[in-house]
Amino acid sequence: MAEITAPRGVRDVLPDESWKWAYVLGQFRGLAESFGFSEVHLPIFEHTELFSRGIGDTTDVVEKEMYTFEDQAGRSLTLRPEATASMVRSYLEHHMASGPQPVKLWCAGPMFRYEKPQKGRYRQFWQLDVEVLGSVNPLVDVEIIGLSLELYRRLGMTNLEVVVNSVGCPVCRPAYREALQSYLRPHLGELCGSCRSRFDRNPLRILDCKKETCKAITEGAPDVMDSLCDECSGHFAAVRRGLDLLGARTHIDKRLVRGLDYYTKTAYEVLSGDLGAQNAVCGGGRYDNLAESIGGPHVPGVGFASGIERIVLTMEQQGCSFGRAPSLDAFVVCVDEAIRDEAVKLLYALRREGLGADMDYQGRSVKTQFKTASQAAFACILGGDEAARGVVAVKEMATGNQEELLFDDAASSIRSRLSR
RNA sequence: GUGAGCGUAGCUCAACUGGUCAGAGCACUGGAUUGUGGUUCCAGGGGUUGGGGGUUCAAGUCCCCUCGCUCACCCCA
Repeated sequence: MAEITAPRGVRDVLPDESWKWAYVLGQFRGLAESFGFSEVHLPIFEHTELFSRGIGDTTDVVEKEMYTFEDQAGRSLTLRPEATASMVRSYLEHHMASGPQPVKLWCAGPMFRYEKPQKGRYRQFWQLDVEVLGSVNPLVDVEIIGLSLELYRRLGMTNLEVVVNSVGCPVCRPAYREALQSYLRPHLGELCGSCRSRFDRNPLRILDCKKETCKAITEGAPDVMDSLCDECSGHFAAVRRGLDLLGARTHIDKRLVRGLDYYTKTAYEVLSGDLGAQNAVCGGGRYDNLAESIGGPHVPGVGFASGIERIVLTMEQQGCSFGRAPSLDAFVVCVDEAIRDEAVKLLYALRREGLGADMDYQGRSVKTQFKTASQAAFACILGGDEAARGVVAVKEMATGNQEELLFDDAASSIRSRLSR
């Protein structure tokens, strides 16, 4: 029988990596809380229509990337491909609009998209997610972008590019869409296949095409900025002013058109120069019509999502620090199986002091036990000799200094030496 | 979904044009040091060379199929 392995596109995050995740998550948590955001835990699956209506059924995500299944009662459910739609659903479902606005929430967890895996792209991936709901103030957009940039600054990430754009709103986008279509219509035959199919359904995405021929054609396309309505252009100007206030180095990319339909006005991405082809470390923007498209009242919102895998990849590439690697305070070396009971007592005495402590359970040689103890600050050596005299030999591994302590005092004495 | 590259011990990799080719280093365990680590030395366990079929006297090495991994396109975190 073939060995059972993890399904395609998913992976185990093992101890040599998981502590780095914990560090990133911890930094994010602290930062989000300090910006006034509160954590929510959201379900990992939702009714399929939340995503098909919220994200837009002509998007790649909805068309071909969703993990959709039927539950035993025949309901169509989908593993969430992103968190924003769930956030808005939760906001509506729990009537958060009736409290003070805006509502600032964060969450972190796995997302699922059925894509072909490659560097920095998995079928299950973790996102750090932040959303501000219930405010149209452009300073809120700035807060979102500012939070992401501050996170990357704290994590020590460099070589990042921040691109910002405005994708308009229902007032001005139809006109732009039409202007774009009439500009592109004569060139329709020259566009690539996928752009031709986008022409009717989602012409803005053609601006985003990476193919040289398509890029050349869209070079002379009408500028989004020229067609923004007064409100959108005013909003965009205010966002840029706010970003200047923060001293954020960003630049406008008129071709930035994000793949999810719900974006209005502000769209932005943070790109890492140290990833592979999947170089977006963060993406987000404003989605003032999402709530309505899933059947709710008008609720403006802005947010971002950032991928942990890509953050960690970038940080590793750049040699960033992940804080202190986890290590033990003490390792109990049991020299003689006959006094195993004493060793266990010592182990738990150390643990009751709040110290990180462990011991060997395999009856391994003393030499090998010391090898493991090298990773701890102290080795607590217990043999028949020590046990008989009610003492324990404590060796500081970094210096090699060793002394005897009374068995009953050892734990607290080690704790005070570690100044905890 | 499309394309390219790759699949030999837990890990990183050897094995000339098919002919003792199933190996090394690291890791793990034991020993040298009958109770002391990060340096040495010795020894040991662990692989039906991803799987299946074919060509051949003979295949890890050639052909076909299949599975898997990786990178890229698409799109995005």
